[in-house]
Amino acid sequence: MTYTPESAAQGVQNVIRVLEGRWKLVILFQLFGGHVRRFSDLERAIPGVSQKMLIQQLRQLEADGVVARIVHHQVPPKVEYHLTAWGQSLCPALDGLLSWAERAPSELGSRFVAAGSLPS
Amino acid sequence: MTYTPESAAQGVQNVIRVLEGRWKLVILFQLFGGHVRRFSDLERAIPGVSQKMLIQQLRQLEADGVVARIVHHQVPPKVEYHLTAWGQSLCPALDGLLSWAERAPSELGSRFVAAGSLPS
DNA sequence: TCACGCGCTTACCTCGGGGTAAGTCGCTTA
DNA sequence: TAAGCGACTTACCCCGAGGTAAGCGCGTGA
Repeated sequence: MTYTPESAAQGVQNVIRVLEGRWKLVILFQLFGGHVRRFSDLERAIPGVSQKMLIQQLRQLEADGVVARIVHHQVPPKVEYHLTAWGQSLCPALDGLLSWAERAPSELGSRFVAAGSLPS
Repeated sequence: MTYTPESAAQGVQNVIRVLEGRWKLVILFQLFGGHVRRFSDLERAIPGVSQKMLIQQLRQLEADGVVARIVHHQVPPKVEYHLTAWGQSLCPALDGLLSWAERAPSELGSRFVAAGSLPS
């Protein structure tokens, strides 16, 4: 596939539109590796997120074909979320962005150093 | 370098913060390939952008170390913009995003098909 | 003397993403 | 009979990204 400057910019914009949103990346990285999580699991795993925001971002990711939703008809309700195959395949692309950030010239300061909490 | 889910999300967010902005990707793709463009060149090449926006996005990209600015002290003024080496190296990473988008399942419709103008 | 080109800068407004707080629904358990 | 769990939904507010329109400073050509 070949791109003009305009169509390439468009294409990347489309991808960014999927990823931009205060909580989407955090959700994605919770789900990478084939994890399946309930709504309440995510709520607990992502400190600071509200139910409204969590649902909204999940719905958008679902509409974009990145995450999938499984409803178990029970009471109390149980809903599980996981990545689609295509969603999983985002991982290497994001890795590309991360390694670009790692190559940032040092005079930019700590702007690109991901706040390091020690590996769990 | 190793990441936790949180720090990886953070790292990608940092990159996205650099790229998100109505006109930044369009500017980047005008500059990819080592092109050097004057302010007024960019203004003409990017239909719809206002001077305020163009300057703002350029300044942010400059602050983030992605583009560089050369001022020629003349009258009328002449200022040129081009990518830094690090900025150029963004290209393959963005390609990764584009090819991910190309692999989008067809049931998502045209959401990920970059609006195709024919190659110039 | 006056307008013009170039690269900005400033003031002002609009719209929507994201935040908080509270409500809902259906079943179950004390 | 009342409280609670889990997954949402709704109403309301706020702030900042981005848009429009106009002004500025300097030297040159008409």
